[in-house]
Amino acid sequence: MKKYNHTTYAILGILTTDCKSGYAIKQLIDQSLNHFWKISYGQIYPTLKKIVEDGLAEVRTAATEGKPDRNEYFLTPKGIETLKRWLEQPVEQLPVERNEVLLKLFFGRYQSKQSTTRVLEDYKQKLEERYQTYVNVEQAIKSHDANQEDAWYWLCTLDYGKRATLAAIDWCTASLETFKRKEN
Amino acid sequence: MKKYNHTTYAILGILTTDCKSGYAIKQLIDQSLNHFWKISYGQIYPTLKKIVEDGLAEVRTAATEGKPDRNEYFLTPKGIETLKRWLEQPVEQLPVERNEVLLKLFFGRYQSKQSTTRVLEDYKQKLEERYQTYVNVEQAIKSHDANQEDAWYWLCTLDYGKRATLAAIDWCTASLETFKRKEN
DNA sequence: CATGCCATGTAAGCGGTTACATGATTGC
DNA sequence: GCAATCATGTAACCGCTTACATGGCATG
Repeated sequence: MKKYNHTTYAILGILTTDCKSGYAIKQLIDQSLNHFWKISYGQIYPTLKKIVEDGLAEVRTAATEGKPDRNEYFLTPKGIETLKRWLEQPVEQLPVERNEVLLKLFFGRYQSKQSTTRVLEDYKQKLEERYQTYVNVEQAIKSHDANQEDAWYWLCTLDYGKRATLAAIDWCTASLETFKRKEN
Repeated sequence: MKKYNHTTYAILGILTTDCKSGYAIKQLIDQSLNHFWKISYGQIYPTLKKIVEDGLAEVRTAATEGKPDRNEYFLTPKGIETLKRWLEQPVEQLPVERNEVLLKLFFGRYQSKQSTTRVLEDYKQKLEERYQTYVNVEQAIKSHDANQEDAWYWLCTLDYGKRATLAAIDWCTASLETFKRKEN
């Protein structure tokens, strides 16, 4: 069985939904997965091409009224099999997420206290903004989402984002506090 | 002022410490920054070359007894200035950290419950192992570190790792719980 | 004399972004 | 006629990993 990159599996996964074209895939990711995934057209179209070449999906050109034609992709049994195999497989190893702020803090020894404080406070503020957008999205889903089944998965991934962001905010608060106390 | 990538700034930062060679830089990152940064020789040596070309550092070949010669790099005033400017600058925007588990969960709608549960449990276990290594490192630092100043920064970045990991573990627990309840 | 650590480097290739090119349709 | 949205695609480039190549020195 051939191995593919995460982007390919993400696209295969999306092709199980109503989103069948490159443009629609981009929209779905930007709107629904944007807090833990992103993608560019420069990846999407070549990947779709490859998916068809490998017999994981088939293209059909759909003519819609009032809009340009779109190429719609449909998973083949082989494509579904490939996706399923990946879904069942546990994650190999936890990735190291690079953190620019931690890096700056680490070298902050050789920098002024105000400067380090400013960077941390700015980071905290950005995290708080992100948290707020998560809360807003959550409210929007909870209040008007018809599809209960979809809503659960949505809220679950959103919950991850909220928890992770909150933990980072708490860390900022605590670090700023002890950093202030620390005499230089 | 020219812009550099994060790797370049990371190396400039390390060159302010006692680590002055490519090999030593790799060691420091693997040992001390491994929970939020990583690097390969394939980046280090070409980047060091570029750093010298741009006048941010100078090389001197140091002969040590009992070991092969090593090229040691020393920051120039221009290099120090470049580093400082970066350190002062707040992070532009929070990166989207791609999460394979969330992706799998999101497409889990079309997968068996056992399969999704297994992936989540495996993820949780890996997170717990990571947490434990953080705790162990923390203990090691607290018990025998002579340099108080260094220890604070060390523990601070480690604290971030602990909080982030713990938040992810909690999310796993909660998700597994509600997922179990959820009838299909 | 083999293993392991110290040390430096390069080349191929992957994954991804950005910028660009093209063009249809809709609504102001 | 112009802007916005829908829609597909490519080329250049960046960042990074992996695999490979080379060789000194030390120890058992």
